Amino acid sequence: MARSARKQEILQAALACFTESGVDATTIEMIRDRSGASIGSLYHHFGNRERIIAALYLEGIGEYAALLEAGLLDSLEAEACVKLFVTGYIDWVVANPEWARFILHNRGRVEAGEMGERLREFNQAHGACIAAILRRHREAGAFKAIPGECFVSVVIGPAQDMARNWLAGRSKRPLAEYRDLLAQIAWDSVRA
Amino acid sequence: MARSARKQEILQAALACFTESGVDATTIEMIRDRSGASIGSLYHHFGNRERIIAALYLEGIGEYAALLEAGLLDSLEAEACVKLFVTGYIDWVVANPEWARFILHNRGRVEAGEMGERLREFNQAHGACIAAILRRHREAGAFKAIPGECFVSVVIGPAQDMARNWLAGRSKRPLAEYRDLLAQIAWDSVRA
Amino acid sequence: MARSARKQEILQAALACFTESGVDATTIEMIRDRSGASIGSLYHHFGNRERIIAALYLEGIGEYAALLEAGLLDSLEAEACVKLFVTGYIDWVVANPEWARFILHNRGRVEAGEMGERLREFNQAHGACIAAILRRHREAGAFKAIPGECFVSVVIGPAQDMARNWLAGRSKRPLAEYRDLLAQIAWDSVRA
Amino acid sequence: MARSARKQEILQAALACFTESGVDATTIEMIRDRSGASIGSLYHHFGNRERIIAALYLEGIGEYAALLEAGLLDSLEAEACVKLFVTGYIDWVVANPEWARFILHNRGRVEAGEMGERLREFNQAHGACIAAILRRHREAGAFKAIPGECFVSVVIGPAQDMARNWLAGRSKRPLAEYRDLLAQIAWDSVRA
DNA sequence: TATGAATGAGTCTTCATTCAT
DNA sequence: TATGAATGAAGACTCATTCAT
Repeated sequence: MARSARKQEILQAALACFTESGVDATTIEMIRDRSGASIGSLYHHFGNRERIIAALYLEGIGEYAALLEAGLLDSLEAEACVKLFVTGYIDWVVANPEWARFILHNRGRVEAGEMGERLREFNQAHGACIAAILRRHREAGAFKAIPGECFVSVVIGPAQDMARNWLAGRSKRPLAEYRDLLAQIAWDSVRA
Repeated sequence: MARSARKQEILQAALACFTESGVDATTIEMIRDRSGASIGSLYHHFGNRERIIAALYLEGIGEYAALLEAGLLDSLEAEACVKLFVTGYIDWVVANPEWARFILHNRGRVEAGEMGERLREFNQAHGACIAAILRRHREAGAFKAIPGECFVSVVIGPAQDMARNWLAGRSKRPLAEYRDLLAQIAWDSVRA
Repeated sequence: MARSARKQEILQAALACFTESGVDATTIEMIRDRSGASIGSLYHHFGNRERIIAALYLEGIGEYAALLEAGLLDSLEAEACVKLFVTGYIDWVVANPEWARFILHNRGRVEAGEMGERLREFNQAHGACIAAILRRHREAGAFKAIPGECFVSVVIGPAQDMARNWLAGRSKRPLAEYRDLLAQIAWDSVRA
Repeated sequence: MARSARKQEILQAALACFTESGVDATTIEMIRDRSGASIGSLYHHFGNRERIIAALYLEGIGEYAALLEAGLLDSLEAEACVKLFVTGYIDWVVANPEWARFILHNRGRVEAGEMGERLREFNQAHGACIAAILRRHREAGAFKAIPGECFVSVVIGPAQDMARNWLAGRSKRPLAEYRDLLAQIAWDSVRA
């Protein structure tokens, strides 16, 4: 998805515009100016505005999910696994703050749009992958009794809230500073 | 703030429109149609679109903060206090889903707008009130060592993430069902 | 016309607004704020916006015409008479710059409006009065042969052009400085 | 400035609308209807309403100034030079009544707008060109002692006042009829 | 594939005016 | 006479999208 160099330039320009002005306030012309592509080119590659947003979103969560899944396969212990959810998340946010901000604020929009089905499919596949790994640990008695719907929220919730604050410039200190503490708290929250 | 009946009608209509169509997709005309007020009346009372959004946001968090502060004054124990953060939040979200959804998704917009300063002042005052109560318990040794910046995120993060999912229709079960479990987890996460 | 103190306050406030913002950019609300009168009061006294403009215009030229006619009756010589046209005009402009600016730029508007007929009647009466005086001097052979339509333009044109420049802030020096020179040139231009 | 055919069509349509309805009463839609261009095209070419007005003004005075300067270069005598100011002005007004009316009534508006600086630069350049020519004659003793600020007003003032009256439909006879008389009077007013 | 002029439906906002008190 | 909330027609302007080259 989005191989050509031109497409990537456009997506990066769009992300920069979204960061600077907000998604709704970003116009096609702003993306044109920043990417150097012509309006015709934008439409040739993406068809319409919404699809630029969706492509950016899907590429972002795809990259994040790939990173997470790659890490999870190797770490077999439950503790390392839970902590990786947190540290992996924080590391990715710190490394890709623009993308993280964009993804954190535009899930609903993409879900409601024409690519919503595609997004749901993706989340299902990714969720199934994660669930499979967790199930192993749960069945091995590594976790306390927590409904499946709650597990991820408990683990990632605090880190996500801090990430939101940090990305919005409301934090006094760098997010990375709390990385290990949040990982430890997450593990303490779910361990048996 | 916003006493007159007409103003309240407009705000309620705006909230309903925002819920139904999203804030950005809601036009002044939609709010007019739903509120029964004339366009002139909308502008007479609020001046412009952004101020309707800001007024709604400030009224929403004001009501929530008042409820929380009212509850906290009476509960003296650290455990009850922490659990109240979670249950109070969940109860309010369940009782005011439209308002909760709106507030959860529009903080950045209001912060960046002309009422941003007012919002920051409010958050500061509310934060100071909460901090004062927590300090008492912290100094009494009720909590484990957690940086101040993290405390609220750790306590409320999981509940907030679940609330987001529930409000977006992504949950299988009612949010209220997890109320006490999340409160217990929050308390376990911060207790000494 | 416009006796009551309130009416005068409104007219003065309107003139100040017109000076500051231009006639077209001045709103009823601006006049309300400046005059201290309520919107209802403005409409009670003047009926509508256009009539405020017309009342101001008519009062302005009325005052100027009265001054000029008063002066002309006493000065019997042709030279003094012609020079009075110029000096009287310049003196009035310097003494009433806001009014002068307003009158200089809004004749067409008032002529085209509902008070146009009244204005034309006024100009006719005033013109007839002036013409009567001039006729005496012309028949006495005081002037060179100049068509009636041109006479006033020749006498007043240079002063009016300079007044426009001065009122627009385009002059380096005070208008009054050229008062006598312009009067002399006017007399030289028309004397036999 | 404004080469493309579409741009010229829009400017001509705007001028016609301004003549017919007045600048302030002319809406973008009226210009659209008369020019045949779409609203989008109007904004594509000019950006906003004010810039249409300014473009028209600058083009108008540019054309007039070019004509005048072209004529002045050839006429070496002081008398011919002064008379050319008047006859050139009247000829241009008679040949371009719409443009003349527009320019006569909108200098202040353009000066106060975003193109004000550009206009001032133009006037300075044109004024310097005229001044250079006049200086030669003044130094040769062709003129009576008149301050520089007054010279142009004295020469052109009567013609301009008559042009205003004629353009407003207040004259009984064609302006051209007074062309030579006004030129002679102008020369008599400034000759040594 | 690339370009950018042209389109026009859709928004927000303004402001003169009315009218019940 | 005075008040000011309410009205809504009207206007400027934006911007996603199309299409001929």
